[in-house]
Amino acid sequence: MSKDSLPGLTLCNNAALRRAARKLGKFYDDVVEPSGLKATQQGLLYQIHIGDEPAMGAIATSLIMDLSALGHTLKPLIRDGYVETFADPDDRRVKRVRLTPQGLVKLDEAMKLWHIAQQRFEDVAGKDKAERLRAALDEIAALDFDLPPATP
Amino acid sequence: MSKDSLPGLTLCNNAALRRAARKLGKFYDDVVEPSGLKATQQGLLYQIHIGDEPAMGAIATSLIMDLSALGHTLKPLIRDGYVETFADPDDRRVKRVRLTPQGLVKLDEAMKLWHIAQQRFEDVAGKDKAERLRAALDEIAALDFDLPPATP
DNA sequence: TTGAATTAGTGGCATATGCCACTAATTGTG
DNA sequence: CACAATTAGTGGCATATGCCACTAATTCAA
Repeated sequence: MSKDSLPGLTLCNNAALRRAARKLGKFYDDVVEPSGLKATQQGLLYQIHIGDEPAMGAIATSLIMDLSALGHTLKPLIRDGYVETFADPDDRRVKRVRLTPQGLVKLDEAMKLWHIAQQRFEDVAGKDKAERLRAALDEIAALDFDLPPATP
Repeated sequence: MSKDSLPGLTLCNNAALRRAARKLGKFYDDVVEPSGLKATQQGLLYQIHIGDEPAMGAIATSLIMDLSALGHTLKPLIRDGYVETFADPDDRRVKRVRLTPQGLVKLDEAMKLWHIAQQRFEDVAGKDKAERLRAALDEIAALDFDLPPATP
């Protein structure tokens, strides 16, 4: 047996979440790697794909990520020709995003690999457990931590 | 109501995990911010603190993070004088890590804030739910995704 | 209509993480 | 003992994310 300090038992919710994210992230990354995409990129392409030429702000909101972070993350995908953007004709502040034809092909390729990772995860962790986990994570994502402003 | 595309329902375990991590990370970061540390840094200082002058490799293993990533993450903390390293006298390949006196003070300060975040999270999410969540996350962190090498 | 306030993105800077190639120190072995 | 194999870190490069200041486009109000 290895000397893994403590058997697990992380007390901090945030630390436990990040730790698990590193672990699972590496697993999905490894499986999706043959496509040349990181799991995050595959996820982002997918998000763009299921949206109707979504605006950047809409994507950022869905993914609960900073708008500028989304912009940065998009860059390599644009550089590699998988994604393109265009100004919304009705509101030129808004920039919409869509997959290029190559992006669609690449997404298909990556999704096949993603299915493998997803399937294997559910085999190892258990399908119900995975489902409950996702539900719990979605709940967290939906929580409102704001202190009630003393109801004026 | 806002136009939040789908009500949640993330299908990818990894994507759901990252999304929740962004959300919770921002919350902990915001609460811990007055200390000048990010929640990840507070967590790292804590990990170092509870260890007995842990070697970098040991910390990386505990946190399930890449050794080089740990090295990078440590740099700002060393630069700011919260952490120092020294070669293990018995094996000079090994670099051990410990808090400086200022690091200890800073950790105390950050832990007070962390408690607030932790408490508030558990108030909002529910104590049992939080506990079950951490357990589930620790389980994920402990999973073994390797395909059995055909037992030679 | 015009100027203030708001909204959507960008670019720069900083941390978080991972991979790879490379170096130093140890260990194992003939 | 000398050399191959292994182990622990480092440094460079790339993506992931967030904050802030700033610009452009819109909306709102006097």
